[in-house]
Amino acid sequence: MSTIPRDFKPAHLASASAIEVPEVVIDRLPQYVRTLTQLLDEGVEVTNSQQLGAQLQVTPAQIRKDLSYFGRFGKQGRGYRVRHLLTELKQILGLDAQWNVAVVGVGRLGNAILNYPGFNPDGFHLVAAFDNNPDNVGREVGGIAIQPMMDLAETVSSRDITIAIVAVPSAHTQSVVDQLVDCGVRAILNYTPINAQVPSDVRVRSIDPVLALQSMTYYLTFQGHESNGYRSAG
Amino acid sequence: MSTIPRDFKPAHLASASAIEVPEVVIDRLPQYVRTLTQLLDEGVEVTNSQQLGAQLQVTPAQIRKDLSYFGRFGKQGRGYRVRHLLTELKQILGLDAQWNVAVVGVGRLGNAILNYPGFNPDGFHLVAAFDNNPDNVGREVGGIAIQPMMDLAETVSSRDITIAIVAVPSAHTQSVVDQLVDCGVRAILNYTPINAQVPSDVRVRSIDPVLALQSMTYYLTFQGHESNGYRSAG
DNA sequence: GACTGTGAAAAGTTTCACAGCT
DNA sequence: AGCTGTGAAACTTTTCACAGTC
Repeated sequence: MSTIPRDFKPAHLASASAIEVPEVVIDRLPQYVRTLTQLLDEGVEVTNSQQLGAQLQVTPAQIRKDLSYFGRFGKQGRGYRVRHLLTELKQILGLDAQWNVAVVGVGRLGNAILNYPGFNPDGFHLVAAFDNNPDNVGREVGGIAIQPMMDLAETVSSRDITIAIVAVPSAHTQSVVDQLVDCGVRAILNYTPINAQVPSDVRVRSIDPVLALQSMTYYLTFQGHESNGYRSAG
Repeated sequence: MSTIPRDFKPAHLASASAIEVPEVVIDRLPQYVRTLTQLLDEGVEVTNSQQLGAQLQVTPAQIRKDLSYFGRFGKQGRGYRVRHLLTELKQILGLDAQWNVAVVGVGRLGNAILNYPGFNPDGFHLVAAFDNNPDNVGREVGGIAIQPMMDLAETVSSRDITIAIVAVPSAHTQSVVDQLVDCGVRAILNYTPINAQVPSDVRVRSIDPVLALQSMTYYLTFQGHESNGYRSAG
């Protein structure tokens, strides 16, 4: 499931063996996918970097530059065919596949995640849930039976799980992440406020509302300053 | 509550009227705060950029450079006094104040947010909740009575609310954000997958697990490539 | 005429390396 | 001796501007 036949060929660089795409660019592609999906839903068939940029609050040049890392998807004088560009970007990101996801930790937060309807439409299938607490094991949440942590290795392998969502108490984060990595999980979405250490071939992204709030308060502190200034007392 | 007497004076630049601190730096400060808090809890009294960098997986030079935007907090040859640096950083970020926060949208997600115990210890007080649905209005969640949207302006003003968390259905995001901005809310934590437009003096941060997953799948797609490479078919 | 794709310039960010303080 | 604070260098990312194509 994680290996998909692919045939990317940026025409201008067809013989290079590996071109580095900046990580910031990869981080923006999902937003392009989302905007293109919205345009398609609205019946828009053709768009351009100007329009996409306006939607996403990004410069048109950046969109063109980002896309140029992967190929030439537009037509000069016309723009981009929405459906075509969307298909290409989804393929680049691996979103033409289904990804099986496990949730570890079924407390309040894990429960909310298992009931959240937003993952499936985007190709992420929550297929297993694990918890330590014997009171939870066996319960069914969002149509998934909670399993004991003991089953982790077996289930990750048999159900072809590549991605895990961690929603355990902070103190258990590193240990759970270690177990996931040992089982072969290669991407982790971490809902705990802990910086887990992983080998360099494993990806971690964190969902951390408190950090997000704490960086905004800086800008609220001196009222009336718009950009990030630093006012001296002098 | 959002105006706190302050007396920042980076000694080396005491007479400049506004020094721009890069936004990336501001985004890292809360992580420093978190790590310093952990060190303090462990009884560590003195640290240095080496140790902080190891914890945060950041270079020591970056930490020293980041801190240098705000002043000189360390002692050469010794390092940083944990408690002192923590106090300074919290003050810089405005975390020495209490921030009153409203939650808008009390569906499953809003419920989880209102019950999440992680905001309070960091000085973010959830003090009001709003919902459109008459079935919800009047219910109490996490000790807070849900109010109708009609009450928004009055309550934001009377309860000195500067920050809002938006957890409404996607279709309502922009309209809710507009209302919040009109009421004087200046920072918004957006849990919906919509790019809300706001005036430049209002801050928005998004919590978007699907985007996070979608950018990771890129790296899962070609197995065995560690950094972000782009494999050609040639 | 309109819009892409892209080298080159500009801007922003990180890292280096070392003077200077403790 | 050890570690900070910081200019300057190296590197990354964004923006510009225009040749080329539709």
